[in-house]
Amino acid sequence: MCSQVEKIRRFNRTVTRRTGVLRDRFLGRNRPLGESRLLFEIGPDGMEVRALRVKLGLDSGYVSRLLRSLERQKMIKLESAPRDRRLRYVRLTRLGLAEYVEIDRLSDKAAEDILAPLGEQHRARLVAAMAEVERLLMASEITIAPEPAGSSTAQWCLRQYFEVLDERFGGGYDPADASPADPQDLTPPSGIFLVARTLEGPVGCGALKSAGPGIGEIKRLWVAGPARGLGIGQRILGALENQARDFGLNLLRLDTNRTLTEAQALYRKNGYREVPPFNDDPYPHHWFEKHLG
Amino acid sequence: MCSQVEKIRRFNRTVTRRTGVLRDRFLGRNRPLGESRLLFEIGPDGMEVRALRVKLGLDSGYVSRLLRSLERQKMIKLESAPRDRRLRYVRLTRLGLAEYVEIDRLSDKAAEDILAPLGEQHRARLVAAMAEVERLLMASEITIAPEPAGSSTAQWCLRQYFEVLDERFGGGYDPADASPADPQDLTPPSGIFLVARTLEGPVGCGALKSAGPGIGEIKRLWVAGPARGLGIGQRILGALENQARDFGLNLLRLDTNRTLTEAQALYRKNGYREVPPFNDDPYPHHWFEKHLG
DNA sequence: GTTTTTATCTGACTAAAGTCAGATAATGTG
DNA sequence: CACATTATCTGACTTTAGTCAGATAAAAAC
Repeated sequence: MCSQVEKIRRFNRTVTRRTGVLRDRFLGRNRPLGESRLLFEIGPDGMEVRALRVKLGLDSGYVSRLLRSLERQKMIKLESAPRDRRLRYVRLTRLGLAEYVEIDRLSDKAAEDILAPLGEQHRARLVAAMAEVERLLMASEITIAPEPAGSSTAQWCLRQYFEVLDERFGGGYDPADASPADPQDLTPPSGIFLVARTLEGPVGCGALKSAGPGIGEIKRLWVAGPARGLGIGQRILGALENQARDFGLNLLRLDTNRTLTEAQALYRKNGYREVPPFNDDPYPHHWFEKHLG
Repeated sequence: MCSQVEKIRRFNRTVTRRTGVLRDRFLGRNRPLGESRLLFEIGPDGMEVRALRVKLGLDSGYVSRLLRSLERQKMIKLESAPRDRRLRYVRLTRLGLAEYVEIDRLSDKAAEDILAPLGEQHRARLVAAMAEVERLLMASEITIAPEPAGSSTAQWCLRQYFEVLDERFGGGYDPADASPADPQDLTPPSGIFLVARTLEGPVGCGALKSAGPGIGEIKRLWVAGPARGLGIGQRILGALENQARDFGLNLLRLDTNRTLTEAQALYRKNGYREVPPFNDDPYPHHWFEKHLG
């Protein structure tokens, strides 16, 4: 562990030096860094000023001043949003768009300069390792938190989940045929709905529902495709088990379809044992349970 | 290539966000970032002010002012160096050392916080990928440039090279027994000595020496242990071949010992063909040559 | 022994980055 | 309709980070 920490710190030193260069793409454009960042963030499609402020985490007065300056340089146009005339919508002018394109080009060039001295094989290795670091850093940023099961976020996760099932199961999947898990079943104190999210948005979910005295059922365990293989399912399952303990449950059950092999492996790895069917739903082929310690 | 660039830019975005957190270890210490950086760079052993200035690349007046401020906070002591009373030596006080230790602890903690949410396997993968990225970024920073063959840097490289040979060859290696390559042989226009270096220092070398009209000989090809496997030998060899072309040579020769299998692979990969012995040195077992196009 | 160079220090200055307290106008709430 | 809230804007202010032109003292070069 100590040596791992040491390696992360070494990585950090090297990478900040190198990617500092990438950041400097914003410099040397005859304009303070803050203004360039703003310009680049506005992008070709324009943006509400408020969204810009939130995204960059800046003071409203400060943003206003920066926009004023970019406006004087004829890089942007500000217009009131029609639906709410307090809101301002900012858009790049032709000149501003040209500047955006140029910054984008310099960014590409900075990235190419990193690859240029390397041979083809080493390039591929570097890019692959970078992708791996990025995925795992993303994984380490994920937080798992309760979410009202009726919220739009929860509903979005469930739609994703159902889509996966519909695609995986031989004959498709219709939630109406399966045993229900209504929002009220997934609400404390009898149940809960958890969402795993990065700063970008939700990447997984899982639910716990009561199934009789002292018994809980795990449902709706889903991890977004690009986020698989990062131990997120494992973490959601662990969080659900902790919740179950807090609810005073001592037995957890779940069922699953034979096509969901990763899920089965996950359950077995976490101490779930296969048991005879405890329901007669049309979709599951395997039923598991685990006694909580 | 386009997709590789895109991946580097994605990596950059994620990593700067995440390692920005690491950088912020210096913040929240009730002290501007510049002062904290200086304090941390001074370190437990103290440092000459000049070295500090060079290392951080700061203006001398600015450094002086920062030091004055840290002195007022009783974090550092300044003393004149005995050997040259113009030089100032800066040292942490007990209080400064405590602050250093605290910053160090926070750095460790920031790194641990990245690892904490991950399982053991994913931790290992992240650290390994980080090490790979770091090594390859280092490789991409390497520059290859001519160096006077008599310089202390060149001599240092040669000592490293001889040590490797002494270790690898069954019966040891004594440069006195081998065919010589004196500094004047490795000096333009008849020869050249190239050094590959990172910002940290030299990590490889290679030499070209005249061996008759139109013929050159590659000698002293060395890559430092930790820098192997990054294509550096390949790049040095390529640079030597370009030099040879510039010198108007049309045939390159080299010899090598049977224990240096990576080197042999490198030569074959680059179009060198094994030929009968062209010398009777005691150490080589294989002789190669290549016609320059 | 004079001149030049080097290392540091000081004072004066600037630009960038950001904070804070209102002002203003539009919108939402009871 | 009164009142609170929201989004933006403006002016006044501060801190941080850094540059530049000498001043000074020690050391090196001639």
